[in-house]
Amino acid sequence: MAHTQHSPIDRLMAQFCPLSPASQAEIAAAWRAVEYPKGHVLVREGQHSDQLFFILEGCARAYYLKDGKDITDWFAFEDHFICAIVSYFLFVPSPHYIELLEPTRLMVIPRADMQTLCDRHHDIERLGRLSTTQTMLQLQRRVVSLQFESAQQRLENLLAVYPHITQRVPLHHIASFLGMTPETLSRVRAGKA
Amino acid sequence: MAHTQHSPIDRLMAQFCPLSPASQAEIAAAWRAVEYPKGHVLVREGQHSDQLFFILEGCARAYYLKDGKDITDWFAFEDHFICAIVSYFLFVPSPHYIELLEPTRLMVIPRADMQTLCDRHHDIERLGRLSTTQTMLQLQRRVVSLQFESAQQRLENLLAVYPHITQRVPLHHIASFLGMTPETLSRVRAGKA
DNA sequence: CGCCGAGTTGAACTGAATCAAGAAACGTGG
DNA sequence: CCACGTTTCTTGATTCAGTTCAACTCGGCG
Repeated sequence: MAHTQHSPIDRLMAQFCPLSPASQAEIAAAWRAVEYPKGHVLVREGQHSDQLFFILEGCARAYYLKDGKDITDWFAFEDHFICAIVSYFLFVPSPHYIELLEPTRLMVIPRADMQTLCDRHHDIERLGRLSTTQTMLQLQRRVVSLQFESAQQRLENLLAVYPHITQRVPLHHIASFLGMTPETLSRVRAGKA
Repeated sequence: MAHTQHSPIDRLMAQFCPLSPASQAEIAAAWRAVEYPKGHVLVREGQHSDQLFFILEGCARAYYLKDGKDITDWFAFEDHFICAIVSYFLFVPSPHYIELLEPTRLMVIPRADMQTLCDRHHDIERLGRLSTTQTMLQLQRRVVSLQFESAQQRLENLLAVYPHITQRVPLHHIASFLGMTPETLSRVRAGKA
């Protein structure tokens, strides 16, 4: 396995920025490890979710229902955070579900504890800023993609960033993430665009 | 005028979070006020832009050229930051132009100075985190809108957040921001959707 | 086996883009 | 203050990318 030689904290720092020993210790004490099977639902629509998840192994997706249709809004893989973004940051009921797409090991920390860590340690606040920046940039790229690119271009963009995503995630989830129907994704993949 | 009674620093803190007197003083010393006429170009495609702008009065848009077409990627109004997002955060040449849509007064600070302020003051780092979070949430809403909403719904969403935008910004810029042609926007507005 | 969800394929339909004129608003210089 | 050119916005006709609806295939698994 790729990640077993480093601790969760090391992997967090490798992704974002170094942390003082004190900060490392407090994070280690504040979050807890959990593990769930494929298909487990971390968050449901309507819940107030104040949990922030960091994925160690496995993957998850955030989705919502629009007119009964399941629309994937976000994928998260190893070494990345995921949360019910609207509920976590705006303190309102979540429009999103979060579901595991593989058996997954994660670290979980409640928002209030994360807030306390940010208050107490400048370097943790920085880590929060940098991870938020990373997400912001990913969203910006997606906006550009959805604004005026063809279905084919959107797929190519995604595959450039996640070449193996089709091996880990069912195609109909990828389709809605890309703002197209499963039928269109199938045709684009077949090259009959 | 709406904002003349408060200092730029007060308006920054009102938008995001309070700052210590020391932080306030250092920000005040680090940024500088500038003023430009309508149509002035702050950033051009291909430039390395490391400037962060905070708008006091007026508005700006970020746009890029795709196959020769002008596509608006972002609007910014009073009390908000704008920068050439890709260049500023990833240290690469900017794909974006930034242009003023009205005579505009702004504060400008170079990235390196902002970084120094973030290093020296925990509360400024926090302000950075919070403003980035705000932008991230706006982008997330736009993704949802572009993913599976009709041209009509996208316009309604925008007008819900910026009811007066049509009085300040030419419609063809709003159209490309919403991922549609000016003709479609015109028809949607006329209710002949 | 036989079911069931995932993916593909086909045919018909549709929302929005494109192409092409015009009309209205704007601002600049005389 | 008006004339003129430019930009902005609208309207109409046509085209097209992608959706919808429906049928069919395939692989996994009870």
